[in-house]
Amino acid sequence: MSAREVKPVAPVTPVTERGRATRRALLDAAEAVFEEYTYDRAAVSEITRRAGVAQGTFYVYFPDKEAAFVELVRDLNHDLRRTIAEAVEGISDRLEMERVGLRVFFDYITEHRALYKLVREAEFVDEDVHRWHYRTLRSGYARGLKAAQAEGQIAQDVEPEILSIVLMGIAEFLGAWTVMQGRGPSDDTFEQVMRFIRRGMGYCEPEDRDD
Amino acid sequence: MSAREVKPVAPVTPVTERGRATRRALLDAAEAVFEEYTYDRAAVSEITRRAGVAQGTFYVYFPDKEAAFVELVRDLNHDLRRTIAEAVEGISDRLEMERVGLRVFFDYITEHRALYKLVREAEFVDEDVHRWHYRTLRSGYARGLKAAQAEGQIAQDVEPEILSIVLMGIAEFLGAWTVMQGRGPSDDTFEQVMRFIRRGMGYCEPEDRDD
DNA sequence: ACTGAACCTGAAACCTGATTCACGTGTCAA
DNA sequence: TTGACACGTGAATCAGGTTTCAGGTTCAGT
Repeated sequence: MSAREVKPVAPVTPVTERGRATRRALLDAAEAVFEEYTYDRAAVSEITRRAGVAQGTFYVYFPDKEAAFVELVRDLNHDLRRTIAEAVEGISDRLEMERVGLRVFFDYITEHRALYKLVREAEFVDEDVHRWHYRTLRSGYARGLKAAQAEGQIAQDVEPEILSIVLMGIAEFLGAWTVMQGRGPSDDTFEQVMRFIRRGMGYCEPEDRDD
Repeated sequence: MSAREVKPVAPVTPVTERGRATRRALLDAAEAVFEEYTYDRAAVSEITRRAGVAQGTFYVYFPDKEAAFVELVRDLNHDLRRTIAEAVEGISDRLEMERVGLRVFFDYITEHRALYKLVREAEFVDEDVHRWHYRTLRSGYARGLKAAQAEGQIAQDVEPEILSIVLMGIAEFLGAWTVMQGRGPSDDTFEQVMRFIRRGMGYCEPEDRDD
């Protein structure tokens, strides 16, 4: 590599059990603090206080405050995608897949409501990770929709890329809206939304398909 | 007046033409600076520099930085609602109304892309104004949808409150997504989305209605 | 020209918080 | 016991920022 700066590799990756525990404590504390305050108002000193370590220790494991924030978002992304993928595993009917996927998504953000706020805030902290989050979610989504179209399960007059944006928009907004109030969407609300989605996708009942 | 402090009324509302011009210059500068930086990283000193006044002048017209931010969001909200309302004025067919409303919305946020970012950031600056923004947009939207349902123009199996959330979710997300790239949605993308919405709403052609 | 209300000024008081760094401490294998 | 490495410390540094305030300036009206 030339004179060009090499992104200083993720600071010290702990080698011992003790180090891993400290890093973990720091990350957990950071999660709590970032949830409670906004990024700019979250103090590193508060994070280290809760983790029970000295301020300097934070910089042993993270190059700066932003790095910890970004790592939390990336972790959330992986966790969310894994959770949905597992729940949807084995389902072949697209509508059922949407139903389960949406339900799990709502449960997830209701459960981690504060954490999910970080994803939205990422737009103002680190645009790259914000874009990355939605890009990764969407690409998997679009892939599944494309397959469903190929099988004639849903209408083909809307490209999977666009369909995925529309469906994510519904999920995100409804999720943010209902979580903002107290709980996530009620079963009744959920059913109504599914009705809209079913029609919008042009879902075709199994017995009516000819593939 | 007693010893009890009186919330210093909305700082001086300019009385003279000169004062109004200064306040205007400050607000315009604030808009530019908030767009360029994030709320916390936007400096009042930079705002006053661009407005061509001394730092202290800012506090003659605004109690603090947040007040200017909130005012910009409120102004945007009014402007957006007015713009859409005018464009939709006189249209009686609900699908056409959705089409025009959506188009105008996209044009608006494409035109004011940076400004619209403030609305999203409001979630982390002043939650009240953030909620207020979406609440006002949604209540008008739901009212219109309810009327359309009463006329049998669209399906009635999804409550207008929920329908409005779903539709706003689509608009917001698609808008954010496409504006994030370069331009707003292409005509082709727009048509595909309208196809989804048309089906999802359960739009009923005029000749098939029986009200 | 004079006056008072409305405006404006910008230096300074006051805060806050991220990040650094020279120096301990814990642990374990030799 | 000791050397060496990984880990941990927290006071000090540094770089801002917001907001205040005591005192000018402008200008319409008299």
